[in-house]
Amino acid sequence: MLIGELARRTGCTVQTVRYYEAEGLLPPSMRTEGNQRIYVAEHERRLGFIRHARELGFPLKSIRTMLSLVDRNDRSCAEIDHIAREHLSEVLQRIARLDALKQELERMVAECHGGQATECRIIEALSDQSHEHAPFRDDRPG
Amino acid sequence: MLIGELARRTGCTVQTVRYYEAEGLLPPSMRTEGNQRIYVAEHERRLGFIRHARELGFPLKSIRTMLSLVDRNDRSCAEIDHIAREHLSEVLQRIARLDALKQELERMVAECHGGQATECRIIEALSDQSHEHAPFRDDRPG
DNA sequence: GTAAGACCTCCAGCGACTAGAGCTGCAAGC
DNA sequence: GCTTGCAGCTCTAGTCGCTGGAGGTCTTAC
Repeated sequence: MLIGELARRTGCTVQTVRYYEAEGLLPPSMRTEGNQRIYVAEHERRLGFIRHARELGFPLKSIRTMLSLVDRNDRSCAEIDHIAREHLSEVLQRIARLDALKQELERMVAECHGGQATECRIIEALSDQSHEHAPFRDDRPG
Repeated sequence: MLIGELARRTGCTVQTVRYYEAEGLLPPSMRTEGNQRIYVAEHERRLGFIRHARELGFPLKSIRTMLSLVDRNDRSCAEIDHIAREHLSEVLQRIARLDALKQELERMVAECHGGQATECRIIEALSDQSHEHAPFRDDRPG
């Protein structure tokens, strides 16, 4: 299986596959005489794992850790469980933040009745200096 | 007011203020004879606007557009309203995605009862090749 | 005079790709 | 054998919104 086929099967791009290899998440593959990568089923499984984890929002760093635990055949899955729980709690926090944000945005657009930008309610809402200035850290990805 | 004071008042870092100036979101300030930036109330208002919009997750590109509309004293706020509505719909989509993700994560961690990594349910769930491979675009920020 | 702290510019790095330049490999049709 | 065209290759730079650091200058206090 060449890289294009693997990419098609796993639903990611050719560049991404090469990127994962360069990052050491996928082991280097064999090559044809013409230097093209050849993949086997094991690569597809591993890439499928990475892909699914990425879809769930795990950062590559966590995925790297999980893969190394699996590779080492670690005695317990406690660490994997920990990573998943941490990630879940981040997701919950993001949802909470986005919900607050959604409400503010909904309020803003609801109050806009058209008119001049100088008297736009959205601008006013955004200009409102009364909200607290918590040390702002936009720690997306969200 | 020097840059440190402005940063403190608006709740962002000194570097960020300079970054916004470099990006043209804040107009260049006057300088002291020793080349230090001097800010006035108008800068604080504008930076407050930018800050609040960022907290609501607007990308700098949108903020740039909104500021230019305000600067031009545009006849209508239709475009601003449009930007806000678009952003709201993105936020709603992100919330929906995060909710789905949350459920899958919750299922995963609930099924893990400890044991060897080789038979870890989380690993299994992540390895599951049965989920569809939609062309994956992780268009965070979320 | 000197020390501390805030300021200055410029550059590199983050994460997870993505896009593009400029090349080579490979299979099919002529 | 030759061409065409797609798929592959490497390498580099760009995305976004900052953040951190190096190495220097200004300002104020003692």
